Parts: sequence; C-alpha cells; structure tokens
Amino acid sequence: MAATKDPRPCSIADALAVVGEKYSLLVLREVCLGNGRFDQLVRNIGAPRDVLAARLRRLVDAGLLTKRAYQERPQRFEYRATRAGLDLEPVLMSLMAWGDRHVRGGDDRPMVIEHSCGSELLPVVTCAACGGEVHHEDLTAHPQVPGWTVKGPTAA
Amino acid sequence: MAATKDPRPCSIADALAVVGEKYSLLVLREVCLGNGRFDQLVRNIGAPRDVLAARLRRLVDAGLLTKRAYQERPQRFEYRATRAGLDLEPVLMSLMAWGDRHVRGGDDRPMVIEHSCGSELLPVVTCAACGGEVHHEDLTAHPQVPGWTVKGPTAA
DNA sequence: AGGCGAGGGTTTGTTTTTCCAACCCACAGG
DNA sequence: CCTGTGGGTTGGAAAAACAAACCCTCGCCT
Repeated sequence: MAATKDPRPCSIADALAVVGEKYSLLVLREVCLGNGRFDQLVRNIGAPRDVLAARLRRLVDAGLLTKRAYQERPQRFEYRATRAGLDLEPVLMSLMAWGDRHVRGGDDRPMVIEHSCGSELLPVVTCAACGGEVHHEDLTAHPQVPGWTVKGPTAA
Repeated sequence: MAATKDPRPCSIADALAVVGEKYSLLVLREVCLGNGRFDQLVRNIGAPRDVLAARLRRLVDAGLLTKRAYQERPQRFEYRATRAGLDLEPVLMSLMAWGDRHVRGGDDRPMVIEHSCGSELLPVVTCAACGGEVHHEDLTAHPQVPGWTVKGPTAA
C-alpha cells in the first residue's frame, strides 16, 4: 500500500491528514472560541453527531485537543485546544480573511476579530526574516526530497 | 434544507465549502508550484483521476483556477491559478509551517521555500494594524450575526 | 416515587462519496 | 499499424456521511 501510490512528500498534505477531514477545522474554530462541549459543537457546526464524535477522537489522538471533565456527577466533558491546536488559529484567521474577500464579497463579514493592539484584525502572512508580506510572486520552492522537483516528477 | 440545519455563519466555513474537500488544497499547491497538467496532478497528489477531475471542475467554477490550452493539435490543457487562487498560497504556507512543526517533528522538512528577500521563508501571521504576531491569546471574537455569540447559541 | 430534561454520546439503516481499474478519444512517432 | 501520451469518462465495490432513534447518568420538580 506504499508502492503503488507515491504522492509528493509535503507538510501541507501531512497537516491535512490531521485536520483536512470535513468539519475538523470547524471543530478547531469552535474550541478556540471557547465552545468545547459536545452539543455546542453539534449545533454551531451542524455536523452529524457520529461524525463529530469521530473527529473529536481523531483530534484528541493527534494531540490537538484534550478531553477533560468540567464536572463530576453527572460527568460532563469539554474539549480544549492544546498548544498545537491553538497554533492553528492564525492559519484559520488567514483562511477566514481569504473567505471574507473571495467567497463572500468583502462585505457583511459574519465575524470580526479584535487584536490585542486594539484594532480590528486584518491578518497578513509575513516573512519572519524581512517582515514583508508573502505573495505568490515572491516565493521559490526548493524540494528537499530527491525525485520531487517543482516541475513534476523528475523523470517519466 | 435551510431550516432544519443552522450552523454558525462563518467565512472559515465558506472558504472550506470551496477548498475544503479532499485534495482541493493539494491541487492549489501543485498549481502554484507550476504543475498544472492533469497527469502531473494525478501523480504528484496521488488522487484518483475521477475525483481530481471533479475537484478541478469545482475550482474552475469557483474562480480559483482557469483551464487553458497550452497547445492545439493535439489539444492539451493546463490549469492555472487566478488571483483568488494565488491569494491562498500564503495560507498554504502557514499551514505548511504548522505541519512542519506539529506533524513532522520540525526536522527534515520535505520542502523549503525561499522568499524574495533572500532568506528561507518562515511565515508568520501578523496584524496589519500593529504588525505584531497573531496568537490565540491576543484575539477576541465579535460575531456580527444576532443569535450567534461566542459562547454557544444565545438561548437553548 | 415518577417524569422530564440536559449532556454526551452510540446504533441502525440509507444515501453519497471515494476509490480503483478499465476504457475511450485524438493525435504523434516509428 | 502499433504504441505511447495527455486528458479525461464509466462502472461497480468499499467507505463515509447522514438522519433519526436510542441509551445511560444524573439533577430537579412535583
């Protein structure tokens, strides 16, 4: 099962193997917002309960969420984001900004985020080295794995 | 079909409705890398051909890709990213960085990106207003739609 | 003591998707 | 004529998603 397939090795694919299934990123969104209870997740996301249960198991196994009892008797649980999960929030913010711009029209955003600096968050992806914004035009890819160049598989 | 469900209105969900299906973001990755031909996509992504064809149709319809002939006789096509598609690349870069860190161990990255400033790209999401990095701790959400607070649906 | 409701799921049966392999078409080269 | 490449489509089996119902524990009300 590892010889007949052979996609490009890539951390985007690896990331999506963890959070790429339907609803997973919405679970992260809700948990980051503070809505970590099962029925809140069901209502706010609109996912079937069984699918949601499967996603939660997966995200806990992958170390993005933890499940903790917020009370005993009757036992009730809550999901919380780990550091790995919280670190996805900036990615979600840029995805949200993209959705605001290119899926909705840029108008009537359903959610506005406030940054601790006091202003409304407009997330931009920048280069840590120079501080400049990151655009497609400024990027050059360097695959590190032999056989995987940037213009298709080397041979064949 | 709009009364019995009622998930939180959100641009993350809207964005995922466009690029959230399996393989869609990998298609974007390959096209941004310059691999826009059908069989390159099949090989580099590892997706079934029929699923890939469906994703390409969807992404073209959604305005993220265009399909253009790069030669007549025999007619051969190539997919290219529109501005909307290219604008997703920074998001992919932050997702890749997250995958590097939290899925792989931070070592042996399969792909390194060079920024036009000359150094290796380490993407960070920043606030356009203050320039500071965006972390979960610095964010406060303000839903704009009545009935959708940040702590679960208002009532019930 | 009986009934109701919340919270957090699991079970069951049906509908969609995914997956895989095979096939098709146009043309180019030998 | 036969083979190979590019870009798909088709058909049937396997896997997911979906919806509704069900289960269990407990707290509260009467």
